[in-house]
Amino acid sequence: MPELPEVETVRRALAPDIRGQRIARVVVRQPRLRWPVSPGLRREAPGQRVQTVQRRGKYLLLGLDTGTVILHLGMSGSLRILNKAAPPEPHDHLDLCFCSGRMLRLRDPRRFGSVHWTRVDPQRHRLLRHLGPEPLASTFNGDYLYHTSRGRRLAMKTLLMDARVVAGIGNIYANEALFVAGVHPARHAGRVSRLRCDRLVEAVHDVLRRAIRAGGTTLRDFRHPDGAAGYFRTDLKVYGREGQPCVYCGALLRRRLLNQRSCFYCPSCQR
DNA sequence: CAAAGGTCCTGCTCGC
DNA sequence: TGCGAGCAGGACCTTT
Repeated sequence: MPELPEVETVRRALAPDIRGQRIARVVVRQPRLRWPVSPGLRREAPGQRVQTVQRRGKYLLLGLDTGTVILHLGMSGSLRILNKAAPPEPHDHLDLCFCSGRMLRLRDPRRFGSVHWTRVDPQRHRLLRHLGPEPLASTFNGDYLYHTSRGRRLAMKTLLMDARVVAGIGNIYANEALFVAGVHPARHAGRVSRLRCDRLVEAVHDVLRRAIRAGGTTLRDFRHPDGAAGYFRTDLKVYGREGQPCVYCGALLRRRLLNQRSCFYCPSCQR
């Protein structure tokens, strides 16, 4: 579910509420997520304050005094702030309880998310170490995309969704950016021209920035930590719109599978 | 029933 | 034949 704009939305909503809060205890009801919840979290986090709330790709990083909590929401994860203790509902796997009585609660029905604790530089953690540039950083530019894609025969959409190439672009925003740039999702990455790499990067920037401004995309269950929905869904131009007319040319949008992922595009505008 | 927004890992294929 | 790189598919799990 949550791609970069959704995680950034969560980060912004969370930061003012938990920054400076001291952790009283960590409650783990279900340690078996995508990977086991780091046992060190329960032992070491209590007594520490949340110093920073950052994001790297789709990962949320809570910087404590002596280490970092690394959170990934997978496909169905969500975080809520509770002002006082409330009984957990099904799939509420983990709570960070603060001394103030407030708590941060992780729910994740599908359990594709994960929670890690590391005492060393989180950027060196095995899950973050190989991530490519942030898509909104200046290092992700047309020059970079052009050179990274040369000689590669995989679909451009698949390349855009490869976190080692660029971090945080998932299925929805890859589809949207390709449409805005007029690049066919199945086009071999190595056969996209320099000019079109420039356009594609610009489209990624544009789509992600607008999605963050709208508070992310709520398709079914994505929610802000206060329960609000994201509004980018109404701005989606191709995702989930097969059979509807292209907003540019009126041709009917199509859907197909590419590496097991749904792919939405305009057969006329995207080449 | 198939498919759903993620992504690590395994194993196949290809080219050198 | 052997090796590494690149790539596709499987796996994880629950809900609709």
